[in-house]
Formats: sequence, structure tokens, C-alpha cells
Amino acid sequence: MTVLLAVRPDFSLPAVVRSHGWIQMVPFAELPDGGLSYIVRLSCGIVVRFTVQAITSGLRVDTTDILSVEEQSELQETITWMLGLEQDFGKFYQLARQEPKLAKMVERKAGRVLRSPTLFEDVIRTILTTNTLWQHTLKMCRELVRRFGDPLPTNHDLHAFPTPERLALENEATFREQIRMGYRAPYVVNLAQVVASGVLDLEDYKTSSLPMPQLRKELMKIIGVGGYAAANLLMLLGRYDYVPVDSWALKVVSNEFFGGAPITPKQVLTTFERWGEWQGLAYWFWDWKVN
DNA sequence: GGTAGACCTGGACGC
DNA sequence: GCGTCCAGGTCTACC
Repeated sequence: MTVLLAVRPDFSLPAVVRSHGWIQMVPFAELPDGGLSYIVRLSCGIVVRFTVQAITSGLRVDTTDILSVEEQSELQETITWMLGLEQDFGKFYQLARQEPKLAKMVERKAGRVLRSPTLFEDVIRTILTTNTLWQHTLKMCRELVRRFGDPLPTNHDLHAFPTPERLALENEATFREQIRMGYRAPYVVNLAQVVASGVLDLEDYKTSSLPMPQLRKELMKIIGVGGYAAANLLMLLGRYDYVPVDSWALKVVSNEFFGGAPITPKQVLTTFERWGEWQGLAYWFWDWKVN
């Protein structure tokens, strides 16, 4: 079935889809026209594949199944969150237009960051990106989805991202041996268990009114989420007043602003401080020198 | 608050 | 084929 969605004038679907590496991780996939394909498990338990494509009047959403009114509504809410359709970048674009290194991103209508349907999923993905090579991250995610995600009824080779409840049934050894997660295994087990049991309501953070420093502290209470991971999650939550500093950030900021000399994470943060509530975005979409 | 070392995997490299 | 080195963040212990 087909559903149409309206978007703001500053929205670009390919810009969101290609905003970062999530699109390379199952069950995300990019369509040839820059659109999005994703397999989602709705709250009623059905697994649906949907595609999103840009059309003149906004977005066209096609699903593999006929959905009830409630399911359609849930799917629309999910897509709105995933693509950041609710976000307004007017104020940021005004500032960014005055910075040559951000001119291209304004032109591309970039700024939105592709999100998973749930924060639980984004936390797991983020943990899988830490302290390893990107190819290993992709492999861990692929195996996690293939082994524990509910299959698409029309194609059992495709799966939705596993639920906290499903992952909470597994133990550390399974994740170490089958998913090759290494020391990250207890982090994932713990997160699945606290979310599945209701001890931690991660999805509540999507609408949290906590100031950034407190929200960052809350995120860092999750075992396996340190400074970088928390900053990355803040970006995904639409909080852009902090920069996710990893080894890449140290490298590009050093090359751009410090002549390639070794720098500290604090120097990265100081460099982007002037962007205030938008510093995360300014860093993320900066037109970095490529060496 | 800052620092050092352990934790894991997988790719690159030398033998 | 085997061993070694390295990259990549987080946690814990210690100062």
C-alpha cells in the first residue's frame, strides 16, 4: 500500500539517507534514486518492509503489506522520527550560510541525521561502532539482525532489527562466539535486559527536556556508552550542542585548525564552541580538508 | 580530573 | 600458515 507524507521545503531525502554510516547497516538500504528501504517490526508484531521515495509533493511510502489505520499511523510516526521530518534547521542555515565550509551542506539541504526507529537500536549500533573497524561493525550488525531479528514473512532472508526482549534471552557467550562482539557482549546483554525488563525506558529520552549535560550523563550511565558514544547519541536525539570526538575528529580538526599537530579532545570541543546549540552539526557537516 | 593498561577483533605485514 | 603489530572507545584502578 502507498502513503504520502508532506515535508518542509528544506528537506532532502538523499541528504538524510547519506548523512552517515547507518545506511550501510542492515536492515537499512539505499534505493538507486537515493530513497530509503527499511524493514521494521511494528508494535503489533508484524514485520513490514517499506520504501521511501521523494516525489514532487513530498514523500511516497510503499509497504509490502496492507496496514490497518493504527499501523499506518505508527509507521508514519516511525518514518517521521527516522528522517527527522519534524526538525527545523532555519536558524542553523542562517548561520551556516555565512561560513564557507558549511555552504555546501546548506546547498544540499543536509543537517538531518538518519535515525533508527528506536533509541534502543541506535544505542546498540553505536556500541558496535566503538573501538573497532567499520567492516567489523557492519559484520556484527549483520549477524545480530540475521540471527535474532524477526524475518520478513515474504522473504525469510531479510529480518527486522531484534527487539530488546529477544536479545535479553541470549547470553554473553552467544554474542561473543556467534556475533564476534568480544568485550562488547556484556554491554549488549545488559542493555537488552534493562530495557526489556522496563528498568530503563530509553525511548523516553526522545522527548526529554533535560539539559544536554544531564542527558549526556544519563546516557553515559549505560554500560558501554562513554563520551564519544553519548555525544553520537545526542546528535541522533536532535541535540547538537556537543561534538562527538573520536579518533577521526582528532585527525581532521588537527589538520584543519592546528596544522596537523597532536591535539586533545578538549581542543576539538573548544574549536566548535562558537557554534553554540549547533556545534555538533557544524562539526558533522564541515567540509573537511582531505589529505 | 587526568592517565595507564586491559579489553577484543580483524586486517596488514613479515617471515 | 603463523606470529606480531596496529587501530578503534570504554572501563577500572590509581594518582
